[in-house]
Amino acid sequence: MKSEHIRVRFAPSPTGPLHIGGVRTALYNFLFARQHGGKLILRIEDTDQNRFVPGAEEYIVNSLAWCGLDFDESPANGGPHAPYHQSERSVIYKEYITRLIENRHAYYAFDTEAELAAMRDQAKESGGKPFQYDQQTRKALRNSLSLSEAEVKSILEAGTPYVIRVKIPENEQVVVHDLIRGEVVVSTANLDDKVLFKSDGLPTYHLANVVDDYLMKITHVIRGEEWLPSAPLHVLLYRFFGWEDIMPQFAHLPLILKPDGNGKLSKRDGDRLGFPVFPTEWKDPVTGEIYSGYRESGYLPEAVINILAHLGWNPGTEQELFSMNELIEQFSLERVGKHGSKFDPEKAKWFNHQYMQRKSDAELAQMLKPYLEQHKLDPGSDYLNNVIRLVKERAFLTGDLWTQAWFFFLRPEQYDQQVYQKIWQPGTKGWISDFSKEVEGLVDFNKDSLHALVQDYTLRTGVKMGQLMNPLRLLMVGSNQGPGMMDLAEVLGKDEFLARIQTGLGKLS
RNA sequence: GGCCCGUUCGUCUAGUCGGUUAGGACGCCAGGUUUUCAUCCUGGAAAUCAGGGGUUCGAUCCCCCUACGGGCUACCA
Repeated sequence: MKSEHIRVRFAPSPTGPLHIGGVRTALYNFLFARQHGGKLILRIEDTDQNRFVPGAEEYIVNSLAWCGLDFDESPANGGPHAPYHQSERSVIYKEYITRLIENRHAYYAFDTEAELAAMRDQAKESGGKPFQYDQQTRKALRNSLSLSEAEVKSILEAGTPYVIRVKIPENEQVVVHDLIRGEVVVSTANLDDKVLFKSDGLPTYHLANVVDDYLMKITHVIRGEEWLPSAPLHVLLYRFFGWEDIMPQFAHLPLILKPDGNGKLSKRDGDRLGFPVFPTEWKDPVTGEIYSGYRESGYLPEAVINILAHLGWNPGTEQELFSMNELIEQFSLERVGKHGSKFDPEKAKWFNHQYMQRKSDAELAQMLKPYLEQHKLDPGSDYLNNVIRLVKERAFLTGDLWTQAWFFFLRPEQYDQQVYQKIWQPGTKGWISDFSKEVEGLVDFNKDSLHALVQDYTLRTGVKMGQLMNPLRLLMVGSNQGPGMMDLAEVLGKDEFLARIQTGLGKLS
């Protein structure tokens, strides 16, 4: 299955952070490239200077790196087809658009944006068909098809701003072969004369994309479904340039949808519904708004990869957990579904839990470190490992490591009132106090000896297990949570165990 | 509105020569373990395969129509 000439690209525009839909597209490209021993290219499509967002490109590169996706050719790594910023390739596009003009597959258009906007408004008000710049309407508009050669020449020489539009041929059926959807056929009667070259001297997506994919020898275009409607235009462009026989193969990926309601996932959905939409946190440089990220929310990159890989793709077996290597081995475009998938934040958490359980104690201890530092705590590594061992299975997100373990490092300052009301009885203080005196006499304090003592004590006094254990837990932890009481006590140690009883009994009566 | 794509449990999905008790996972419910809370284990409910027509001895699977959902419809990508 290795074919070294395979070349795919991920081509984001730096207009903001990349959300998980984009990450998934990058991932599928990555898997496809790696599986075939091909090359993965990162190309920055920054031809829209108006929408440029500072920091966005850096964000994209860094967040993909966090996910474990790396590129063979990119702005940072360079490569045989540099530059990889479209904004630095304007000379190239100029050359190719000129070719299209000469071949009469494109034409100059002089209509101003205001004029076109007026046409649209008018069409809207009249309630008829919406305005479209196409083979029907272009004859009545100001362009090099409707104007005489002399007129065009003088307008151009006067330095009048213009755009260049594609001249869509009449009555043809354009066939797009899609690896996921099969054949998609569209009549050119429904296509409009899209702008290929803007008045600012830069190309639009359609031209830049086709030219670059050709020059960069891209063999497969794997991109989001939102591009399917313009794929026929792209096929036409390959044809006009004479590249149709070496045109890349297309695969249009279904979209990731909102968990609730309808529509594709958007950047606002995450924080609205309480889950991240971005791989890493993003701070909007203009508004200062912060959008949460998977990394900061406590997800592991391998879990995020697994979640995205499995959303809309499966190998046809019942396997759900995949390492990156397994994904590279098993991935196939043929097994990507055709319909959009609602994102399920609950299942995402479950995936992360699975990956947390697979981490070593040392790795988990490392994740707990920032929290310890924040509280200026520096427990020994043995102690830390004991804690991790007791707490790891309760952790779904990395932050849970702290919320499930803080009481191993700090004494509770408050006691859950609801739990207190429920379990604290008139005799409790006396029992606990008596019991703690017996614990003081224990020579070997560990979970077995403590357990034996508890059993012995309850037998002798008639105090029920729960009447002893539940208050003890409240005193140790401040609530009704945490690992088994005996394990908890053993790790805390005799002195701390007794000290917590002491201070707790002072506060609770 | 137009064009294009899609439609199996609440959600993600398996089912790729038409004959299956339509399988799994998340979530949910119940029981067990943990004398706590989670985890974990076991079991359960959950899809008349969007609806209607065909083709066929037989359709989730093939064809058509309808409905619904989604995408696109910028000098944005």
